[in-house]
Amino acid sequence: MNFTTSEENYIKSIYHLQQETGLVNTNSLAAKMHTRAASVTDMLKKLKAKKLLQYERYKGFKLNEAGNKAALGVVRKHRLWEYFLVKKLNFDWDKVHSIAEELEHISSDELIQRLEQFLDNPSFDPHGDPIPDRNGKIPVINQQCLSDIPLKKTVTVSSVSNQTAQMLEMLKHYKIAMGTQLMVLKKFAFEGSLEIKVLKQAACIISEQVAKNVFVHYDQ
Amino acid sequence: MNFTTSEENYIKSIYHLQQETGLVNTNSLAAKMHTRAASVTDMLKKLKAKKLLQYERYKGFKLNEAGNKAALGVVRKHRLWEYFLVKKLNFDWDKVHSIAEELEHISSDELIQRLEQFLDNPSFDPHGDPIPDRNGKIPVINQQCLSDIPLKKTVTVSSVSNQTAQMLEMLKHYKIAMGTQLMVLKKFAFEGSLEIKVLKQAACIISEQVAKNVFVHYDQ
DNA sequence: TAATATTTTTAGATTTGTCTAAATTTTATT
DNA sequence: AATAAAATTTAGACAAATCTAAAAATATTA
Repeated sequence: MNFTTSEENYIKSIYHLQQETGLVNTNSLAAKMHTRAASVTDMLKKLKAKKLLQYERYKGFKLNEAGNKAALGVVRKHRLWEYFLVKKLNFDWDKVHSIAEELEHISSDELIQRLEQFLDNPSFDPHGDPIPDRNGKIPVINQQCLSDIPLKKTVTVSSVSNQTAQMLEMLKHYKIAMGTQLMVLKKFAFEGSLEIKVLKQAACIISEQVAKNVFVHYDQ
Repeated sequence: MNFTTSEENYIKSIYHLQQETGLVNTNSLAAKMHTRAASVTDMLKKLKAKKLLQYERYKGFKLNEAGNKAALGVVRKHRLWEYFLVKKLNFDWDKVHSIAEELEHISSDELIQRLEQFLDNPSFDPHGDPIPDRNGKIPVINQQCLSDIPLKKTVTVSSVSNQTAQMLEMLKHYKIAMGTQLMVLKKFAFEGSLEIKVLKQAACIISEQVAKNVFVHYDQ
């Protein structure tokens, strides 16, 4: 089926919200989309009419099978374009989101297939988020929060949950990026900060807030 | 200034029409855009209000300085994306137009700057059409129609004016593409067909209609 | 030049996506 | 359980881009 840009944006936002909460409610979707609750209700009716949504008025809502498939298609396009922007056009990863928000609505399926191939079928975008394949299958990665990792185990950074410019600046300073290998040397009980050793760098200390937003997996 | 997708499409079409005719009229623009004359009139008023157009009702119209600048920006994006699609994603050149029609409306200037750099600053798109630079300057090429070229001069194919799938099929068969070197061996007065020799290929004969749509320049 | 044809514009409607304000339903609180 | 608060929906409006049908202006031709 074909969707308008607006429909795709709603579908994608519902998808992300229901990852966290299961059922989604009108106000939180309105907040996420920087619009008003009344506008959300209007769109919910359209999405229900297109059979993408389980929705009873006043009850909350979530995507059905078809809606999820549509959402994964948009997420896939978004993340492939982000990967392109960072890996081929050398954008900083905190600059690519808004551009990918536009590119994700380009409709050609063949374009995305070829783009994926051109990028060598990446599984994760520059923020470490998984890229669904053309069937909507999402690669899984056995990742844990850096703050939960035991001492002296070598791990690889696989994603960062806070993707703001401020966080990027911080991580850049520490020379931490996707794929960076590091080890936790010590945990300070006082305020939860961590001493870590990034491969080929001197040991340094990061705050608990930073550690809480960095996800890693064990090597091999 | 910022334009809607619809405004950009009108601006671009006016630009192309006035290349041929100077002043543009409502009906021809409506035909080009597959819309109705009344819709064109509506948009002309908007473009005039945005000071992009010289327009007096019932008199015909053309882009002014600002309008031309806007048009060249869209043409530039379209042709850079076409180049990307053909050269990086390996699309056939007759498949890229409609995708580039969407991509040309992505708004980021930095994206286009980086894309251009990534593509090594091409001057001509895969159809041989010139790509305006970021200031709207269009590279010129001293090209002539293949049917006007004297015998035994080596020339290089620089553009093709008929860009249909049928023409592509034809040219593929003859192994003619942008940049192909060839020579005219003989002209047949009977129906205007040409015997040509494509570099590294056996001599062959092409019809006058084909020759009329192929443009070339002398080497060096 | 008068009549006819063509082109262009206006008037008014429609669709999509949005909004505000008011009404309704659900949830929370005395 | 009654009332207050919060969440949600409805009603009605608006802007953008389009349309049809009719009117107005221009061009053609007999």
